[in-house]
Amino acid sequence: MGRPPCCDKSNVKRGLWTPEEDAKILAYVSNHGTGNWTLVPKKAGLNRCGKSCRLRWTNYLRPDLKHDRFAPEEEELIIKLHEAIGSRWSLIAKRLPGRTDNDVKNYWNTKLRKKLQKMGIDPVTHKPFSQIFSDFGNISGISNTGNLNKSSNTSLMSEPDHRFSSSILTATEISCFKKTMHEQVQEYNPTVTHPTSWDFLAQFPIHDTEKLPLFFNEASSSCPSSSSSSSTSTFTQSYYCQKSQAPLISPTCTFTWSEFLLSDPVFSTEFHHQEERSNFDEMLSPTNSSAMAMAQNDLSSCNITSTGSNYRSVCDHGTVGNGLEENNNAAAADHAAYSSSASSFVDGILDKDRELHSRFPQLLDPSFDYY
DNA sequence: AAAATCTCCAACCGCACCCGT
DNA sequence: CACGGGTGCGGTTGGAGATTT
Repeated sequence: MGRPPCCDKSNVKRGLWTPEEDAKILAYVSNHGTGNWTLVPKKAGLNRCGKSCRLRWTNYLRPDLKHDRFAPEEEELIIKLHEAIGSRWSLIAKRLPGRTDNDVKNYWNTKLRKKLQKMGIDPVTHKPFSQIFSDFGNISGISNTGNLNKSSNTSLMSEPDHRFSSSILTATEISCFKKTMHEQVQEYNPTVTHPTSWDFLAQFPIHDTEKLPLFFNEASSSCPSSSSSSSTSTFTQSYYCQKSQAPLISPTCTFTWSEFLLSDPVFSTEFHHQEERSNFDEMLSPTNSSAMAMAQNDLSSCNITSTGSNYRSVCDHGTVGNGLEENNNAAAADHAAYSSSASSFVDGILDKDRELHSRFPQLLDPSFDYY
């Protein structure tokens, strides 16, 4: 038995607020202050749910709210805080005077998420997609050195990988991922009707960096298990942790924003002051005190030094995403076998597939429906 | 010019937590 | 301790306006 509704929804007005209704709320609050919102509609002469009145006040009518566009500095802060604490919009909004959690959430969903995607960065995990792909190649300790004959009927996509389902990903996550991959491949190339192996990746040019990010981002964002408010989804998190053989479900990752951004030549030249770098690392490192303290405690207790202008310089430069394949060095050196070129990426995938094929020939059953 | 599609954001929903009784 | 009302929060939706076809 669920909680009873806060009001009789059939008898209260819903939808957009009129100026007259706004005026009534404002008049009521100016006389009585906020609080006990369930009584506000009656006392203010409104045919609205009290909850709706509270929302209207907190998200729109409060006099301290800003209604103008987000400044670049605010944008930077949102991105950094989102990386540190995830979609804790209320905590993020507390760092942005005049902004509500709803404002921040909407701005993230409509602008910032897409911006990161265009830069080649997964907005869920704030990691470069190239790393995600390379880490996927390393999933569950698969060797990078395949020495097998080519096969056109290999099997990674043909049957649930027991290693996935038993230790890293749930069957639902795998199914969701595969389905998403299939849908997006078809969107890119409708002639691909039913890919049964990783070989299908070779059917389209991998160098199209506009398309690549979609795979993992959509897979992570569309899976039920990945829609939680945690800072990283279990789905994607598992991939990253495989890289360093860390505990399977653990936020421990070797990647940091500063490493990634420093790998960009333009950014690195602007970001050479040690003090700034130190502050930036502290702000961004998920293992460090400031960010994690925010996740655990009230954000207001944290002292974050924003060095966001450096970050903005990268965003505005616009080369991080498209230039990723060329510019990765220190941060992604161990991923070079996959990310250095399109062909090596595809070859890497195929190698993994072939190796898996040889290890688990029973996965070849073509009748298996991987949905 | 009209229809279709996309973008954006205000508002809603349901759950969880807090706190007084 | 249990219960219930108030509130906070994150995810989702609906629709107005903008843009594209």
